[in-house]
Amino acid sequence: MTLTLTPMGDGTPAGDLLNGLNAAQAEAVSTTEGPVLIIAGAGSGKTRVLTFRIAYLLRLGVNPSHVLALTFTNKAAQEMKERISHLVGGGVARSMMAGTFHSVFARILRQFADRIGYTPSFTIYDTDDQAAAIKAVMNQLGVSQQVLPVNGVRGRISSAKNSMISWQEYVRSADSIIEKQTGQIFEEYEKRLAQSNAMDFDDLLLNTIRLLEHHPDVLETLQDRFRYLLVDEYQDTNRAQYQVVTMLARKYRNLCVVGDDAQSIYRWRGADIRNILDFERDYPESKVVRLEQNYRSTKTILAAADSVIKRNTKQLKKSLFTDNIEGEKITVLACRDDREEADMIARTIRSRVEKYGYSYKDVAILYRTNAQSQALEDALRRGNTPYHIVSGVSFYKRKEVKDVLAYLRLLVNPNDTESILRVINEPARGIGATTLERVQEFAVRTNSPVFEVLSNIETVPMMQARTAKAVKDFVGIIARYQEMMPELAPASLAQAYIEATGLPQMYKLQQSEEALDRWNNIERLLDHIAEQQELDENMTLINYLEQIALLSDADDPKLGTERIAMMTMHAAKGLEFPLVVIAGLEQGLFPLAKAETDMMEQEEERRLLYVGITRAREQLVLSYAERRYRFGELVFSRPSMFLGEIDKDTLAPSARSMTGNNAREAAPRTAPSSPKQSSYSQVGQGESYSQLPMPKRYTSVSQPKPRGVQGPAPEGPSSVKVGQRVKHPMFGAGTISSVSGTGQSEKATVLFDNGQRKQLMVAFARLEAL
DNA sequence: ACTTAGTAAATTCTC
DNA sequence: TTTACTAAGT
Repeated sequence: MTLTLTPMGDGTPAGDLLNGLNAAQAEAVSTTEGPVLIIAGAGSGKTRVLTFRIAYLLRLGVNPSHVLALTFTNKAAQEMKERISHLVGGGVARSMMAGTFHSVFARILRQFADRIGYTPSFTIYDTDDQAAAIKAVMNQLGVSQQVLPVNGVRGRISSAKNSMISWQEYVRSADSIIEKQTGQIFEEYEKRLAQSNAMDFDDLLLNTIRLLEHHPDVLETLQDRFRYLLVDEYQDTNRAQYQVVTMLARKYRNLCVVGDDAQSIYRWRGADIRNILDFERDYPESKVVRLEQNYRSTKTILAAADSVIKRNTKQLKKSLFTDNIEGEKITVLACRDDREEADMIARTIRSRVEKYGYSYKDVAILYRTNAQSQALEDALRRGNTPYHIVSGVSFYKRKEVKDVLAYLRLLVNPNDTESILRVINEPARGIGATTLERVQEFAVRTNSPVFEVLSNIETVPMMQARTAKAVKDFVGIIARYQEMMPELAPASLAQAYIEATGLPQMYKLQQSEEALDRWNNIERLLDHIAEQQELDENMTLINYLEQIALLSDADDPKLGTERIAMMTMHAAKGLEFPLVVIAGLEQGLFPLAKAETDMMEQEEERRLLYVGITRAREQLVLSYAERRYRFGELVFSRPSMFLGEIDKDTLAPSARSMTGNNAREAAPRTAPSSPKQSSYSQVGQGESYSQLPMPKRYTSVSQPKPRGVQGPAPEGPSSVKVGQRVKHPMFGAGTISSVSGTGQSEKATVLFDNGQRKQLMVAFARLEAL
């Protein structure tokens, strides 16, 4: 792009960037100083505004290294940088910092690691590592996983961290037994991480806050460095992120946040919508810009989205409008079961591709839960229709890949305990559970890192000579390649080192199809390292591992190839497609069962649907099934209440393809939240969202929930009550002492007559009423 | 120490 | 249906 600066727009050298923007967009771009809140409705050109704003700053002469852009995914940051380099030239754009909160602050933490007691080569623990560490701590403390499920503990610790509660504070305010025990585990977990020179995801933010709070000089350095802050998807930031941003912006107050409260869909992982709602209070001098013109969708789609979201009570006021055409009506596919749904979706897509000249990359299928992808995949495969599931991390979740990554992590950070435990006996070296137990126990007692204990294995009591030798070999490999690290490039180092671990050979020798597959994956990973190194010759192993650790589903590079994209609605945030299909609009699935009674949850589900609908540019198809397989069992459900909320003028009277006897006319019994929409049976005459006789598992709003306790006759469901006598096929007779949760996740604590107490999932435990 | 067989539990979303 | 953990067997 040439820099011919025709003074237009506002007359500054950057003014021509404002041409072609509407008034609100231009204002958002050109208000460079002071705090700015941009409320960007779906499809209102937000990305354009953000990139133009940065380009504008740079054209005004702002040093690119003074700009920090925080995005929701790394891919978004990458794309933003590319677009900016088109506007201002690649050299300039390259030196600005852009990325997710986690990746940006990981980089900064490496720089200042020694200030907070870490080395720059610290390891980032993902959720699995986190769970492994917690499990180990629980073992060490003798807390049974039966009593306290690991994932629950992980969740509580993580949400504490998200709200910036330290283990000390957590312990202090703990009052239930569960919280007290969690507090204890929390403490040990933190110590274990510190000992391992490792941080979990939440720590990347927390430690940044600590760094800034305790080291004013660092704070000031960073404030001076990042004079212009931009935060995208501000509605989905959590409290810790808010804190970091607040601190960094304090000095220059050039903070621009972009968000849309209607698209806030991450409350469950700690996103705090107050961050955006209170922005004007936090920055009284701020300017608020509303982007309300939608350039993406047809009038029909926008109207449908609007009719849904307006049922929510809490939201900032704004009114989206569009000059786009009216467009096609929305199709609703009513299906008998999930298989039929998948087939109908596949057929519908194929016929529209034919009829309207779409190509497959113009199409996305969105769903609420990943489990739904299975049936859809089958149907697409049957029809030879190219598709792609957006879940970029799956490759990195494979056992062999994780093993290789763990080996590599050990190379840069031998103190990484979770990685040691993961691979020390992979391939089998004769170092078993008992040995590891002793080593860990010794490490805790002498307060030294596990790797150090292993390096001096002869000091550990009760060690057999043979095991000691095996341990020495293991330690030797790591030490040897660690020494070579300065001389070799990461790719060739990794190649030789992994070879030396014996892992690939193990799989190669097994010769089974599965083993060869695994061997292949290892080769692919090593190739990938080489590729990445090619792209950036300064890449270190640390960089590479960090990039992998912070990868998210939405970072998947395969989008945009000639295939249908399939993903959850969460993963679809920020994307758009000419034709969008949203599958599984059923009570209990979308909205999920637990959102049926909890209004906050319900509003979040509604926002999620809003996000889904507004991904569509031209055509939208919705579908639901009357029954579908879940856990290998057929369950019945009724159409989603949300279907009834969509303005019926936007829906097409579709030809119902349901066969046979289930074409009964029946209005759903879910109470519509607005009186003027008493039923949606008019959606196409003669068609119905028919209701099936006995919903077995999915709960509904209007009907008492039949639950899993089966009376002697399997068809006679009754609900569990405290005090009720029940019989379990394994544990015998007992009395229910407490009940928690609802629907699928309903749990009952049963005191069995033999003295055992068990917490059981009502839906799974085959309890019999006595 | 490692392998195998059997059983219990799980499915929402993620940096 | 699939996964993950435990217990028993070699």
